[in-house]
Amino acid sequence: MYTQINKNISRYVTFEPKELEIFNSLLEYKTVPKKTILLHEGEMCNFEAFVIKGCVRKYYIDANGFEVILQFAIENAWVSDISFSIYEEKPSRVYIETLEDCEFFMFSPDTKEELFVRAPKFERAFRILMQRSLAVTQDRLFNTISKTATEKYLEFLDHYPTLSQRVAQHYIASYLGISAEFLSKIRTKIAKH
Amino acid sequence: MYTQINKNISRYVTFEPKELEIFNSLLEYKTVPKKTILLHEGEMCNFEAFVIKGCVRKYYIDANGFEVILQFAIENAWVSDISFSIYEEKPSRVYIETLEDCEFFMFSPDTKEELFVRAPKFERAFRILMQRSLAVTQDRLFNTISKTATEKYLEFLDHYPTLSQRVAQHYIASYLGISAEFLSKIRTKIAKH
DNA sequence: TTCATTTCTTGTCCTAGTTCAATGCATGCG
DNA sequence: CGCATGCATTGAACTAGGACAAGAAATGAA
Repeated sequence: MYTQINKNISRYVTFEPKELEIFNSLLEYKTVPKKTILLHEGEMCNFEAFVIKGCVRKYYIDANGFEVILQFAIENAWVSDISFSIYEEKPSRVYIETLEDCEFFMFSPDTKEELFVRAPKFERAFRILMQRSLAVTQDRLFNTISKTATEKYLEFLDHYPTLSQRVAQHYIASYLGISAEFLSKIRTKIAKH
Repeated sequence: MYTQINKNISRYVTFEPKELEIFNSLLEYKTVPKKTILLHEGEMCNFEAFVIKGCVRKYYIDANGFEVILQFAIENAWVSDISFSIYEEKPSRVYIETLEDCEFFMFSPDTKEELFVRAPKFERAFRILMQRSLAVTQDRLFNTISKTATEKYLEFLDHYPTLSQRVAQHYIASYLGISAEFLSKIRTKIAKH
């Protein structure tokens, strides 16, 4: 049960079995049905979730009521609005919603602190995870600014080959920052290459 | 001399004087003239720099040869391509260039490791700094996708009031993801409100 | 001071992507 | 099973912003 998450957290830092035991003992296993909103705008985000199974989206709602998807998280990904809310005590501006029935391992900020006290090496592992998220987000920003819609879509397919089967098209459009109609037109154009 | 950086690093974590001493003893002070490229695409980024004075930009060059500015760093900001290169051992895809004569405190990856060994609490401080960068980048991504060019520019002025005096307009355009000409048109429209 | 280089502005034309329908297609649910 | 709601597709009209070009203004080096 813990193999997946232990492999994930050990990717850049090597842990002793004892440390992983502490880690695992602090995780809370949770199943959540699809279309459940785990975090609403204005709430404090009091969890960090590791996706064991399923798919979630994290999104903003803009001034005109349009959703902008920041992240899809599938198996072996982490999702949270850690960036703002946990350390700043500011309410979140994002929503986090399950798109499929999900299984998670969850952390509260307090148990995370406990983990860092009892096994300080995890501080390092989470710092590196954070760096990787930053790298991914920077790359996405670059793509969003510098590529055409078609290029962005092709790159998306390349980067997340399974996701296009799993989530509705208009979610992908929202992730790419284009309208659902235009994505549909791109797809028909690609299809008749 | 160390007041600025010590204040910055102590923002979310409280340090003992002794810890700050270790920190300061590991920093390398450097002055760099304007228009110096600190990091070229394809190089390994072997530094993290804290800006004491001056202004730098960090940018990609896209497939058509256009520059896309990811970050301006001014006084009290950190700049590096830490996200990819240091832990992944991958060459960088970005350039980092001074726009003004600059003073920095610099770290190499090795001295950073030494710092973490000698004063592990810094691991935490850098994790939180990383989280904040991620938050800023996510916000920027959201703005880039969901706002008009005029909104983005006004928000930029609001967010970085001094920067528009300090850097060339076409750099701001590149940061906002719009053409320099269009930014100029936006400015004249705003001027005659 | 002068010349050169870079930066900013303005105008015209153009295109990638949007908006707003309308229609057909899935699907989930009672 | 039938119905309703959401989803994808397509088309037509529109627009935000880009590309190009040419001139004006600012900066800087000698």
